[in-house]
Amino acid sequence: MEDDLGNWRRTHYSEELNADIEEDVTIAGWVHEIRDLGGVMFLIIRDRKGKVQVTLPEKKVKDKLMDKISEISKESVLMVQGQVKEDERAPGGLEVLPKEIKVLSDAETPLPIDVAGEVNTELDNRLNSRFLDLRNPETLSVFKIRDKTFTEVRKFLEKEGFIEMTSPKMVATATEGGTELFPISYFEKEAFLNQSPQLFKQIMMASGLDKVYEIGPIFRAEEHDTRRHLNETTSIDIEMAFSDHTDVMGILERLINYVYEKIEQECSEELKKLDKDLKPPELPFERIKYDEAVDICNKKGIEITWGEDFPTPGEKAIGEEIGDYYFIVDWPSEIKPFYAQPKEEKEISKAFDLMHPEFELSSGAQRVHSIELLKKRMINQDLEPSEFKFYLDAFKYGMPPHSGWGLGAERLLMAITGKPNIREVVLFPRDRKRLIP
RNA sequence: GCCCGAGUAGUGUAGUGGCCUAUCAUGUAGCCCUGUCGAGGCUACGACCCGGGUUCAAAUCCCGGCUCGGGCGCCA
Repeated sequence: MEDDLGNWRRTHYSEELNADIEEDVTIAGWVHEIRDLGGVMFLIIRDRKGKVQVTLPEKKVKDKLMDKISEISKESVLMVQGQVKEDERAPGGLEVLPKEIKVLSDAETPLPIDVAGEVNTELDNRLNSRFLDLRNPETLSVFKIRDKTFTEVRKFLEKEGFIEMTSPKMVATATEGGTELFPISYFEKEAFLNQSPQLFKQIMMASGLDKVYEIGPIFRAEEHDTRRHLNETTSIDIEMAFSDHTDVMGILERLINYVYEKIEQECSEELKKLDKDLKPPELPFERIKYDEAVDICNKKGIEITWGEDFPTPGEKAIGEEIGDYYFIVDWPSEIKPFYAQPKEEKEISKAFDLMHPEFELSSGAQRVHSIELLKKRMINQDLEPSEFKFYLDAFKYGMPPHSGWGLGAERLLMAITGKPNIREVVLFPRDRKRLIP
């Protein structure tokens, strides 16, 4: 029989309890462990912030309460009202002696995954029961860090004078190319899920907002099947007027450094649970030219001809050589999108990639702001300028030079948490095979 | 999409032709125990992905399917 919440409310999280609290407290959470020693019973109650022991000495607790609790199953939801008591025999030196307990929800047994984390459950099973997986303090740590990361990214960009914007996720055709799109039905029209906010944040550069950023979902219909790709992911995008690529590279490296510092300082408990030793990367990040990167690959036996993008083994080879975050600059124009500004030597562009030793994190560039050059580059890349009218119009009536980048939020979180699989840092990942839950 | 590998109790595993009536841990259920903290002790429960084939004999070998993992490609 499950109890009614009634007028009970949580007065304290586990972490907030201390021996100086004289009045009765009400704690709320899940039964993490049950240890029945016969004459005394211990319940470990877990909430978002930690765990606390509830001690039930048989002689001091009402029979009715004892009977009720002796039938409890792990992971059931409880509220406990009682006295906080200091006792060095209790884990953490504190325990709660209950006067009343409400069983708000009985948990079925057995559980589909091991929540306590003593037996490692495979990711696939964990994702099928993500709500239970989150009850594992290690998994929870990943998502507390994720939350903190987004908070700090926003703080940093706000401090730098950026304005948060939101672009549409449902679009007609005409995106910047380079990837497959998911088609959707939009009343009588065909539409797509947007691959990035690129075109929209550039349009805002003609609005006078000067510095904008967006954190939001992007969709790619590629049939990739790797540990570092998803079909729905989160991008952190900025666009900045009156700037060139070197300006936004500076913002990017300082942002990464700042987020690392903040996580290191304010998520030390979470990092410890993940067994991750986080060191902010030193500023400035190394900048290597595309040509140098090609040389490194060739030296290491990965053959690349000029004008090709780096294959996965190439990225790893360069990462091994550098050992920390680095930029690749001076990319051939032909392998960068139409909106990347060419340098005076036209075959080189003002585009850059930010690399982690194991994967790409971000790419950006100074953008083309001349409408004539834009049209020319579109045609070169087999795109039809007339389909981009909504975008090109923004370049007609005063468009300042501008630059920006897009940063893969999940890639950043992989780097911070040290998780080898991108699915670990997304609550409900969407990949080639998974659409549920 | 290509290549490689794997599917054994709820979870994680051992077992690679007969010693399998299938190992161990965890879990679940029950009993004992007044200070546990990965509690302990005793007892019980629970599994060979599906379909076909080879063989006297298949968890084990072969074929097909399904599912999962890794690498690559594509892509960020």
